[in-house]
Amino acid sequence: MHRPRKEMIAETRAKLIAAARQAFGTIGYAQASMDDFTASAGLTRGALYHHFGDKKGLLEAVIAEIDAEMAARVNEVASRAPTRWQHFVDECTTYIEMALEPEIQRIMFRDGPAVLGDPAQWSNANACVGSMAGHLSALQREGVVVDSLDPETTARLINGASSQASQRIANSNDPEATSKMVVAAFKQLLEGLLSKPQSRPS
Amino acid sequence: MHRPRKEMIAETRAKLIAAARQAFGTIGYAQASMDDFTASAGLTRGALYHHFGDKKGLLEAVIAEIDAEMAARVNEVASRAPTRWQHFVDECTTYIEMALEPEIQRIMFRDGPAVLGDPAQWSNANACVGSMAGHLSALQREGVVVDSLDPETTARLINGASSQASQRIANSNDPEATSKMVVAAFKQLLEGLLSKPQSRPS
DNA sequence: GACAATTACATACGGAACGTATGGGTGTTA
DNA sequence: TAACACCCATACGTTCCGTATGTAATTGTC
Repeated sequence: MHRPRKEMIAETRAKLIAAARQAFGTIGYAQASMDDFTASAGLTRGALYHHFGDKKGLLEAVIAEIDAEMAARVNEVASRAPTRWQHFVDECTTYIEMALEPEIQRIMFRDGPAVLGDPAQWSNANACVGSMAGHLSALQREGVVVDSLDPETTARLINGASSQASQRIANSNDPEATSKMVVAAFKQLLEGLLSKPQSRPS
Repeated sequence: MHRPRKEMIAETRAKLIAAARQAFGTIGYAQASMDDFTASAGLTRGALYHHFGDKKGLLEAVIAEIDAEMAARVNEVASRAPTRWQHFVDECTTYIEMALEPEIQRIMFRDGPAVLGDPAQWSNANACVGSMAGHLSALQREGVVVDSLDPETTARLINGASSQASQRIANSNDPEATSKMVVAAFKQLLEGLLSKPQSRPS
């Protein structure tokens, strides 16, 4: 009883991505031996080169998967906010919380940029920033945010601050306390975007 | 006529650092062959391992050198500002301008964090952030900046936004125009730190 | 339903890069 | 001047990557 071939192929691809994600997220991209983590998936480098071209190609696939997960989680959490500005703020803080996970930090914020270059140029992984930029331009149309700013540029800057925020929390020896400090400073920066001093949801 | 030995040693160290800096800044840390760039300095890997332990140790030395240069340049430029807040803003924008250089981008913002981990943990390279944090706390004492924020945390967040700002400018196909957009968005974020709407120097 | 052609992967090979162990040569010190 | 310490080069083994090749299984065609 043979399963259809498409499924077998998709399964090996998924196994390779999962094994690579595990290795990249723990020991890091450079330290991850292709022989080792392909073997842990019951395969060899032959399969890897066939499906992904090279090690970088596999990293791109891993990043695309993580990016999609992050975007889904962000939207899921933030969609419950009452106002659009609150939605936007929740989006940012959720992003920070996700970036606390070592796997995401390592792959998305360290090894990814080092190996693949500027994340803004990644063709397959811009979901989070795109969503943030969309909300920013909507907020501009509503007059909440100063309208002289370019949305995507602003989203990128916030993104950079977020990643630093996460790193600071993650490397702290008192994560609870520093988390409050970091989020406070972060929200303070965000308020610079507001066009007028107005009532702010807590 | 033999020079004293200390000078010879310092010279080989400097030559290794310079060669490594050139290689790391152009082709990147991972692609830089130790055999190649030591040979370009008229040396071999023996000298490298003797003085720096390993490739990472040499990268640390390169980073320390660049960090010192950056701190000197930032202070040099920003010290001419009339007000302390303006001084702080100039410090940030100068930082962004410096980060436009490919060598600094690559070594300080990409390969450095990927190889050595969170820059906040670097023992030898915190001059810029330290200076910014110092100015922030002074501004807090003067009532210009909201005093509920932790200075170093805030400086780190700004630092993250700065590096994204630089990357965006550097990778743009119209650097002049995007530079204006990026700096505008950046300054807008900074104004979130001000305790009250007050007269802002242009 | 046989046979050709393509696909999916494993295996084998060569080369590059790293780390260590070792050795030679030069300056310093007694 | 003789022993010593240090600076650096050389030699070697190992690990890892990329390509080239091989093989079994599947698909397409008549």
